[in-house]
Amino acid sequence: MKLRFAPSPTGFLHVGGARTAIFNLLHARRHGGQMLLRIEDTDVERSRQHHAEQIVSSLQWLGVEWDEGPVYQSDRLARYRQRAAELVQAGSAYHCYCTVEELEAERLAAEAAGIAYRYSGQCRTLAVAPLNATHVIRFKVNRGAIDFHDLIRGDVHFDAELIDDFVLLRSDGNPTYHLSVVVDDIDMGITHVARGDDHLSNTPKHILLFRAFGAQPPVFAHLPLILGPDRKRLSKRTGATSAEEYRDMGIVPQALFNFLTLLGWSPGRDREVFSREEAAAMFDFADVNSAPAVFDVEKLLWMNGQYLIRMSPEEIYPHLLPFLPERRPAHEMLALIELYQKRARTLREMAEQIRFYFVADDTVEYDPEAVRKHLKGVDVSDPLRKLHDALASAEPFNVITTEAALRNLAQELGISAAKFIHPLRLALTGKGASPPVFDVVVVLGKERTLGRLQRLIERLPEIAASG
RNA sequence: GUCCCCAUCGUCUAGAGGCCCAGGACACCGCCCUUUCACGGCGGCAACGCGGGUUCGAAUCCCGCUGGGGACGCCA
Repeated sequence: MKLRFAPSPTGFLHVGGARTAIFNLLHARRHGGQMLLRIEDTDVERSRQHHAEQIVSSLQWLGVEWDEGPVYQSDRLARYRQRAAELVQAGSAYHCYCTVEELEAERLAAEAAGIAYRYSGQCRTLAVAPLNATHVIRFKVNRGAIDFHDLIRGDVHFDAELIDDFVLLRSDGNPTYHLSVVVDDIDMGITHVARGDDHLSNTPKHILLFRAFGAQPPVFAHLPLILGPDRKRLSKRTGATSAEEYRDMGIVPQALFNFLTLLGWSPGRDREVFSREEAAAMFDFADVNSAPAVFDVEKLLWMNGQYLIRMSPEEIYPHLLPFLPERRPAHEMLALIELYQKRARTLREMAEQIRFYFVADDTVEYDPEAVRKHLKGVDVSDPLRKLHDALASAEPFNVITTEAALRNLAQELGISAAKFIHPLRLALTGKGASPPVFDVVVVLGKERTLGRLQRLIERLPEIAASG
């Protein structure tokens, strides 16, 4: 068994493509088959090497592995020409001398008349070739029915009447998609073709080609499309469409993988969060939904949050690195991640939350809302000075001792501990919300904690004055 | 326009004739946990598009309608 993912390098890895790649991989892994990565770059106009490279690295990031490739179709042009020539030789294809202008005129005429355009086939019976012979090679589609079984769709039926003589080889000698896929799928021993639903109507053409080459067509599985919130094909207009954008948003690859897997497929029994290995063990094309699915970013964010909670700080760390303003010792970052991993839905959010840690002690910015709530209307300078001294004498400086110092002081002064906790949190993080303060205190360490508290005390008059 | 495909809560889905006056998840709304915020727990809101059949019985099977999507290139 051998499957393949065959993107064309005309842009970044689209989430739809990513899901196609994932389903191919899961099926291959489930059945001990092989996975091939093939870059379909026969459209010289639009293909770009850097896109191919981006796609490859996005797949690696996502964790979609392949056993063979990437192979580039642009390396196999001679092979496609040869196979096209064979078809002409055998009488299943012919040279067509119609110009693009002529064809365009026919198309327009058909459209004006309100009928579906199909190539007339007028070059089929040409006795002699015109002199200045630029031409394409077209496949001769004969009448008949084309039936096949699709793993997802079930039995599919097409009437060859509706298919016109499609182009195999362009006038520049490059193959069209139809030719190159079929030639490659045969040459590379592909047994299963899982691709987007938008290819369903191309499938009869491909089957005709497999037959013309005397080859057994592979098993097909057409995946439903992924829709945007507008219920149209996911597009830039309504949200992020590439795997890269989600990476830059701070989505962890495991989460995107898991989420994409659930789009159009369900392992049943209400299972939602599972590893790639678990997915591979449960996957079956027969369980893939045939209706298109709307991409719900909210649920992706939830899924990502679930992964951040379940991953170890060590696992999260390398993914978080690109979002951090500067490099700090790993053990410091791991301690911070542990405090924030269940409070952030994305890496970007986490980086934002821990930014207070990176700023200099005397540049912490205080959230106005939190200031209003905890520092206005009461003079806290004296109690805070006492808190400063109490914390200064906490030894060793840990969660137990610092919390005891604060609570004892509160009791002594007959003040609620909250009156200390909130201002302290504000002094340290500048925010009204954070992980438990004493955890923050410990992560910052004695020196920075005292420094930040001292600074808040100094700024108290100024804060009080500011309305 | 022609052809093809699809149809369960707002969204992702479970459901392969009785187990379903439809289950789970996201989102939303309460409550609990927590002197913050999250996480977590408990509860709530919310769907079988419509109309005909078939059957003792239909979300599940058939037909029609409606709605949605896709394809109609010397793009893939």
